[in-house]
Amino acid sequence: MNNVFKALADPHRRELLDLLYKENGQTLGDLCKCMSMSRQGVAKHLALLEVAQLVVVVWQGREKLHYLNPVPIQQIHDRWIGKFEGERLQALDTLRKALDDQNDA
Amino acid sequence: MNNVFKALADPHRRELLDLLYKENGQTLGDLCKCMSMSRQGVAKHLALLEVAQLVVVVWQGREKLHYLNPVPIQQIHDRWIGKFEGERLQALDTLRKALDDQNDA
DNA sequence: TCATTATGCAACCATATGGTTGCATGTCAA
DNA sequence: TTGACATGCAACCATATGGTTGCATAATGA
Repeated sequence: MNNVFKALADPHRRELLDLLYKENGQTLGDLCKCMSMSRQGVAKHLALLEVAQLVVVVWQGREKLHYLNPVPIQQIHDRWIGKFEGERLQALDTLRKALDDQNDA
Repeated sequence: MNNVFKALADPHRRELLDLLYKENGQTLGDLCKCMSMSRQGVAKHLALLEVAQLVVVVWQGREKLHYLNPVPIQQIHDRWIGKFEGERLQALDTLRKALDDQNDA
């Protein structure tokens, strides 16, 4: 779970996920064409995405195909975001009251 | 948006959000009691959460009350996670097929 | 076979990050 | 007023992070 949050923290890595979202199963070379960074730089980012299992790779000959794995994102939603979503309106209400109190004082 | 992702990347900061989820409107001192870290360490983490607007502060005399703001989390869900959710089943299917092809070869 | 292509591995570097300590400031209460 | 309490600010340090370069390895195709 922590690996997923950390992997999502970098904008370049989110960009890579976007690229795979647009076209799944791209090679490292494909992805490099869209990123202004050395191949090794891109490879490092992809490695972190793999560790977080946000990306799954399939070898085909000498080519490494990268596929999006939506499961970790779903888990973050279910186990983490969902929790805050449920209490969202209440939290907003508490916050408004606190700000009102501050203005009164 | 990037600030939010970055703020969520650290487990201590997610812990702070959890603490505020359990009890909203805590002071820095309150939060420090639950964290095994110096007060200044906690304050630094809270500062990042404030920048990301995940936490909103209200001054009351010499006390700084911290409140959860659920809006950024909701935005991440709507603008980012929701996108991948829609194509989730398709992405999983594509992934399975790719893995099958690999096994065949 | 051999040049080319796709990728991996390792060293290296600059900067960001997460933590500490020490001291300063502002508020409360006796 | 004064001491105690809640917090802020700044310097400092170790390590993590994001990037590079150079070289190694493996598959493809002429």
